[in-house]
Amino acid sequence: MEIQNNLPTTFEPAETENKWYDIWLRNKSFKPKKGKQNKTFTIMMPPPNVTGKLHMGHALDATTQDTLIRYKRMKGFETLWIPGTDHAGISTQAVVEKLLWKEEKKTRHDLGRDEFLKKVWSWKEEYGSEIVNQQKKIGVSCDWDYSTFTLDEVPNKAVKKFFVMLYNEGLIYQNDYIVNWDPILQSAISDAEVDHKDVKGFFYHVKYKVKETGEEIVIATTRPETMFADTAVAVNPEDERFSHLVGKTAIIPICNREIPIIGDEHVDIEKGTGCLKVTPGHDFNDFEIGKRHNLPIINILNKDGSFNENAPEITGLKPKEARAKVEELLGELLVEKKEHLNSVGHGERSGEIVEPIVSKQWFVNINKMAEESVRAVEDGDMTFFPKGWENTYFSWLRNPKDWCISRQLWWGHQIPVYYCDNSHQWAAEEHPESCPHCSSTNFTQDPDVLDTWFSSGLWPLSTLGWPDEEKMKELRFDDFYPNSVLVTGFDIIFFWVARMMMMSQKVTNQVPFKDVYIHALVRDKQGRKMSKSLGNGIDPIEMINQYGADAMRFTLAAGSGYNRDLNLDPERIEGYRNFVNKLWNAFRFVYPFLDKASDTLPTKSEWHLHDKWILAELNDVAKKMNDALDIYRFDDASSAIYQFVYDKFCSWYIELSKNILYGDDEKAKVIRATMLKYCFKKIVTLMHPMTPFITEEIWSYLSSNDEKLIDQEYVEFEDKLVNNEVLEMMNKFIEVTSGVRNIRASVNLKPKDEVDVRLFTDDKDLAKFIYESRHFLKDLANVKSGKIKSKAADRPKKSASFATTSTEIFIPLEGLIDINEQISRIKKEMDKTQVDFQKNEGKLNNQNFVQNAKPEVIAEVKEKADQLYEKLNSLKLILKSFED
RNA sequence: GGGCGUUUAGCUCAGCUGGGAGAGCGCUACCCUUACAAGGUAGAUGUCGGGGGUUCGAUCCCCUCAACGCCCACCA
Repeated sequence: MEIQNNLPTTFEPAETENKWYDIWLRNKSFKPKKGKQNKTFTIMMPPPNVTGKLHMGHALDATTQDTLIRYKRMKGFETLWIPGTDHAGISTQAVVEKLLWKEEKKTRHDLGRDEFLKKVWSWKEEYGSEIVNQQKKIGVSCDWDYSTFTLDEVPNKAVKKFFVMLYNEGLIYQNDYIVNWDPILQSAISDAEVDHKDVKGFFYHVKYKVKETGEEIVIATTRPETMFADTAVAVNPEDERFSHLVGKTAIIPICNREIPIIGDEHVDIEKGTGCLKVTPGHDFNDFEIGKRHNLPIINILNKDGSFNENAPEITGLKPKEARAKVEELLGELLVEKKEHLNSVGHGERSGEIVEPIVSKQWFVNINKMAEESVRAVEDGDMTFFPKGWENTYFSWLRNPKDWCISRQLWWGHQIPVYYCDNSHQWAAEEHPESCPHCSSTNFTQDPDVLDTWFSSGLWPLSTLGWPDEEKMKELRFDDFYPNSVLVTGFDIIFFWVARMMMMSQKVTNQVPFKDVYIHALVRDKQGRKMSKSLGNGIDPIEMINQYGADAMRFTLAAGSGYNRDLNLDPERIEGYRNFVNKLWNAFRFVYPFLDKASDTLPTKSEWHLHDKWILAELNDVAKKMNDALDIYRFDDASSAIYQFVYDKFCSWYIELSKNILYGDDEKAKVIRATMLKYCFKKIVTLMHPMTPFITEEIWSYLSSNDEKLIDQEYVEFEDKLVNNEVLEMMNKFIEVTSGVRNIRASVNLKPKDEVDVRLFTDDKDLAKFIYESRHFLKDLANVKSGKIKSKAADRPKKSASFATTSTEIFIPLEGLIDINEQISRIKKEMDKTQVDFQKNEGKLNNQNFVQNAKPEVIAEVKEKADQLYEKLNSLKLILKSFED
């Protein structure tokens, strides 16, 4: 039979992907539509930085969310996926500053704030959409009309509204506080933005003189250069060596300033020398000690990290040079210098050592909000998947520290606080006309901007229009808030998840999302984090170009469950590309028969056993996939459909269909073609959330109208399709077929060599089915002829043989086979079966087992033992047949 | 120092409330069989990190040891 088939032998992703993405957009398929569930399903996309380039983490983010969105859309939820981008204060400003320097040799200060911000905006307009275009390549089905930028008008209103609200409640306050100062960014950064790294340094012992007694005490420090900012020496009041000194005065060497000696519990008697120099201006612990003892604060650092005139001997020097200078100046007063591994804070963005500096900053008191957010998870208002991540969340929120929200940058939401020339201070949502206290029109706005996370924290609200009432109506805040699920990585549970919870709860008294699915961190195949410096990053766009978006998506989905790492090897993408191609070729097989197929299933009485079987298997996959996707087990869903397509549909159902489709029975052909078409529709429907492009492409050949797969209903589990008898029968048939193939392989028969088989079974239904399937056996195992007899019958002599639990298989091949080889093969099989059998039989003979185990377990073991016993007997008979 | 997690076939990993040790990739042999060589058929591979305990029964629960990873805090 000549087959008309003009489909390419391999699936070509590039064209198909672009084509369908455009069609979906044109058809407005990504817009929310009322469905049969009469419920909404909302996800907001974690907004990537405008400066960003799409990396594998984004790709995973996008894939898992898109899979969920497409799944829920097909399930009949009114689905909204909100995209957006983040202004990313620090990194965007840095990118533009760098560019400005490169092109014009100017700094932002040369331009001034307004001019500089104009530059950043125009940069954003030009390059900010690159990452969005990359997202589209992945196939994200979000509603682009909802797209929001964190510096848009609405988020800006949200930020101001929230700020003013907390300011007026006294929860936002300004304070001199010791903060992490990044000398490169020249801004304060929050604790969470500091990475601690071990740095080789030294432990110094330095002599200070006691003024009153003339004694010398030795203090221990890792940073001698900060001695110019010392405002006390502290000892533990319980320390017998030094307690008599409390209340006396110490003299700092070099600058000879006098400072008090105080007693403080913080000092560890065991550590160092027991004497501690207290530098409240440049050390977090010392700052606390200073507060307890009302010590003055001296700042000896400039904004760029160099020393200022408060440390005259080292003014202008950077810490490293300063330390060398101080060592020199100390001379003999430096009594010891030991190597020491020190954990030093580094700016997450700049990589530079951060300096603790006391400065005026804005803080949010989060105590109360944190409590509420802890409670929400404890009460199950919000649930983490996997559950373990709630520990990370709790550990941070149960020990809340005030959040430093001011940043000394220009690019961002400017703090809505104003100062008038009569030193009044107030916060306002709208730019004021005059001071509300004294009506002065001479006022300035605080120059600082807010931490990026301050606006990100309000994302669930601002993306739906809050606080602008008209916008909220237009964007349907009430329908889509709270979100259904947040999908993100564990690295931003503190930064983002916790803050969205606190801020959203504060505003709405509701959690911002019901579930949080924390996906894995993508690493390279050796488990290393992908990083620029290692050069081990895998570019998702490159992977898409090479293997197709579907293959990449399926790989990421198959690797995503409740794991915390996803080690990605491009070879795996290649493997799943092969799978996508397999599906394509399966479709190429079906394609020429589509014109025979009907769109309605034949009546049940006309179903072949194969049909009942594949529908039962299909039903089983539908259940597995629905169950898995409902709880974010993308890995289970992927592996279920993968196994079905390869091991059930392609290997058996299609193979078994050839005999019918290439045969003469026209009616049977129509039925089989119809069944194949039906199955294919279900398969591409099931797979669509993971691999949208190829499935939509195949659907276009299967659908009789212009409807798109993206809008179809998902496949649900149906009770009436469960059919265990048929499953059992087919499994036995498959076992027998494989048995024949196994024998063929064992005697090195070529595929072309036909065989004559003798089957012995007492299962009458099976015997009947195999008899009816004799033509199929010819196709599947090149069986030319055969006989089926009961086990009471005589076995043929000197045959290659094999036994399944139901059937003995003999292939008479006298003269062609190596008897000894056959005997050893059977013996090996016997040994294996014997071990298995004894394991089960042993249990049954164990009184304790029989008395204690659950009845269904006992029944299972018994059945297993019976089957193995039968197989064992069959194998014995086969062996005997060689001896005769 | 506190917390979390990991350790299962050469590699990457799955194994739900204890009752058959699995998948993918890789590997071996044979095959370009008319959907697919990005394929097919058959096959090999594991003291489930070590030790102890609970149990009729432990990859799964408990204790302990070891290795590795991550997070937080701190290190004068």
